[in-house]
Amino acid sequence: MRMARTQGSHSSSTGPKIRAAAQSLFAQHGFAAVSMRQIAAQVGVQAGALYNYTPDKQALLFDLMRQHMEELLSARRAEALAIVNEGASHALERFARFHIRFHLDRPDAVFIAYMELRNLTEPHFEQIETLRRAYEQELKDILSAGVKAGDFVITDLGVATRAVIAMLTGVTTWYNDSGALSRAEVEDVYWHMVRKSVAR
Amino acid sequence: MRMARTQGSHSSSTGPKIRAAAQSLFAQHGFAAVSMRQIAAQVGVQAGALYNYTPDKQALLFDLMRQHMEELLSARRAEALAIVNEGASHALERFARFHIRFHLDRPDAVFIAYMELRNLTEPHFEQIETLRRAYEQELKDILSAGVKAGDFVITDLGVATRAVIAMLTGVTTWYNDSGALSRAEVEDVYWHMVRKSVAR
DNA sequence: GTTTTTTCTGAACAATTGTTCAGTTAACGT
DNA sequence: ACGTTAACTGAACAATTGTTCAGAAAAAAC
Repeated sequence: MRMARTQGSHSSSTGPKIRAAAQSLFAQHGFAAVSMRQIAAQVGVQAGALYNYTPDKQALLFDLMRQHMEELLSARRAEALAIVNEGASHALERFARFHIRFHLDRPDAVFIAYMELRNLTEPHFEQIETLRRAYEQELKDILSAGVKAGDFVITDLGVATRAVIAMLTGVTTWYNDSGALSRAEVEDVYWHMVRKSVAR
Repeated sequence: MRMARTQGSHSSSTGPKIRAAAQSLFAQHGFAAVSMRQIAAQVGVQAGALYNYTPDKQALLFDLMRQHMEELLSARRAEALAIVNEGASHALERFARFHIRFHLDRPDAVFIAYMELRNLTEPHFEQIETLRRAYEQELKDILSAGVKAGDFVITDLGVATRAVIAMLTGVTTWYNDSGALSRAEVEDVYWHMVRKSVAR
């Protein structure tokens, strides 16, 4: 007895399931170490069925990274636009807290975004890099305004921007929900350090 | 005509060549994406010959990471032991400058150490983690002493330790020798930010 | 109830993977 | 000069890889 379409299978649910499975597996084992058959198995489908939803494995990775970066950028801009004409210090605090919150909510997506850049073929890599630079620019603008207003003292604006982001993103490598500190406490600790690092 | 041992081939040079090729390729493409045949090709040898120098691919990765971490730890301790009874602020400056210098000198090894942890099988992973924690402890001790002496103000010692290391290590993701800043300048910029981040 | 369309299976494909090993050759010891 | 040993080749292995596709079955349309 041959089976082709199993009971209760729907395109509308399989698509997201594939992305979720790929995200989880890529984050755990890395893009190159995960096979299409592993992804299919986690979805409950044969490997061939995946190709109804993605042209190839590479596109699966690219879509995950692009979606993550666009979500990051638009979430940030939504928050930045809601507040206008606040001081540089408050703007920096908002950015720091936003960055930590956003990243702690998406450990898998963050992991992939930082670890699998080299597995992107052109022109995919360049597209992701553009989005990353745009996000970086958001922080750079805040720091620049703070320096101009005399609130911050910064030796090199580019280095400071990357240093702050690296420091904040580092939280994802150790934070655990069952640990000693709550997310709010972690936000506070990082914000205090960021504030001082660019202080006069 | 069959060839077995090609002219000028020596065990004493092939071993290091294999490690160098593996390090370079793992850093470029990732452990899982590199085949034993690619490594062999870069050495100028057939794939089977690699197994005179490593029991398997996993051991190749582990040896690279262990060597890197032990080098990091012993280099740090050599410098720390040379200086005794200096103030916490000077000790922190030494640590920051050492960390940047050491990491900028070994971009490939650093990349592998941070990206390929998940490809280590037990008990290899635990061994590398132990070394990483020991290095982290070096910084933690400095920060702790500075707090006790009243030089530093730190909300959470563990978080601050990881935050500083994350910030410093971030330099490897963007620094380029042909860029605008010299290594000495980069050291200065990072040191100023680290100093302020834990200041009163 | 019949046709059409969507969604999936299952098998197949050439290529590549890590690893082993018998045999071959160069270098070394004597 | 000769035998020994260390270093490497080249072929082979079973398993797995990404991807394709004809056919089957469920769902949707009529």
